[in-house]
Amino acid sequence: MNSALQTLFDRGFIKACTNLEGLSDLMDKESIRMYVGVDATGKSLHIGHMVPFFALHHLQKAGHQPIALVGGGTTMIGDPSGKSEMRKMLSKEEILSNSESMKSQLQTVVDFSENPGEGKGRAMMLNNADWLTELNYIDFLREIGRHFSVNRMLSFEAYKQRLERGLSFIEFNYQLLQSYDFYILNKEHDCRLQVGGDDQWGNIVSGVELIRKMGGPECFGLTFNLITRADGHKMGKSEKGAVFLDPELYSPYDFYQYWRNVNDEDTIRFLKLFTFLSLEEIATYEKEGVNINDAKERLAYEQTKIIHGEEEADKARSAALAFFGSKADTVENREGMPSITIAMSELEAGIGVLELFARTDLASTNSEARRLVQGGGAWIGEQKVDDPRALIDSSFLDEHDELILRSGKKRYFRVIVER
RNA sequence: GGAGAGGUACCCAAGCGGCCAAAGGGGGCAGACUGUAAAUCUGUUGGUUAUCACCUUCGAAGGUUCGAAUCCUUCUCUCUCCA
Repeated sequence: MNSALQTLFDRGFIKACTNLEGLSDLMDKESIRMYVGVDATGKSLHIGHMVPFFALHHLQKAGHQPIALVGGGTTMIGDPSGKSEMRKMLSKEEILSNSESMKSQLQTVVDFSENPGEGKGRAMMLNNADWLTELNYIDFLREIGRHFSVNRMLSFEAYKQRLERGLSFIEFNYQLLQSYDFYILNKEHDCRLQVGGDDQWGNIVSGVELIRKMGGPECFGLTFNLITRADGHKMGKSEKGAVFLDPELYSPYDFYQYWRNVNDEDTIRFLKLFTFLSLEEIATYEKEGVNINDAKERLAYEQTKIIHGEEEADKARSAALAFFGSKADTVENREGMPSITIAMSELEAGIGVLELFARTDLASTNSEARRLVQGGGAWIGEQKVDDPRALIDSSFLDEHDELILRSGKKRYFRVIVER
């Protein structure tokens, strides 16, 4: 087995391959190009999108050359795979701006620099809008469309489900376009491998077949396990919605907390998938008698460091340890926490608890804040506030002249007072 | 184009003239138990309000009625069958 592939197996990525031996042999022989596609459906990627890119990271390190394909063109269609309903269509402008912001996020895991360093393959980023938007419908049907059997497409699991609920023609075309992408990448860039989540299996196989029918070389498809959580919740979803990589949408502190709170059963698996720690090092966390919480802290730290950088990871960890751990609760350690700033004069005049909580992320409306307060889950520092009429003034300030609001036992929010 | 079935809160889904801010489930939040875990149990879950109360919501717009998520009209979208 090719060592790069073996790494992916050992880390728990791989689900299926079109021709494992063939791929392994090819990768032993030469540095290959492979690609992953992402749709530009949102402003930010979330953590669930990242699995294939983490895999690309390992392959790049082994000398292979990743292509990240932003689906500027395919996003206009919408992939029906794994979805029960048609996706709303986005404007071209939205898609363009989305794909721009995704580029920077992918750089955290795949190295797109001109000179990635010894042994690493050179990566590139492409956008399929470049070739899809100028397609001529008749030509496309004659050259590409004729290779697709509707009978066969309908037998794919991805479409079967949608046949129950309805599937529009535009979505039915998605597979052709994704296959065409692979064909173009093979022709123009000698790309031999497409990787993706297991829900992409049908689309990937179609691409491999299309290239063969068009007279190209043998190409390969490799899919990864869809990441699930032990409790059955969807990966990358949290109480606040998707765990986005954009710090504006999901703060690095909350991001850290998300990983800090994964299930026991998921911890080792996630360390393998979502960090670059060596397997030997990860194995030390599996030993008898090791506190699982140490592993979770490591997971949270490493993952935050990869996505948001070392500085943010340090801040998030310090803040977490200041409240949950033994680390001293100093102003410096609070830096990573989500916060708002209010004027001293306002605080001296007194602010209603409800309003104060509603201004933080802990509650979005006064009513929600009221429920929290009446339910006994609202705290300021170590003081529980259970009267919705309570006025918060400067007497609540802690030794650092700040307010630390808390919802329940583990959601903290920092209020900085400006003089 | 014809016939039928539908669009209910974050999601699924009941309700089919007043007792409906709307059953039930899921999800979320909080409490208990813990390990900043899971599972479990309890409470809560449109907005403004200390409370009474008021405001907005059942695809959209009009109408009937003392009163409409519920009845009527038009529009719109989805699905199924037929052409």
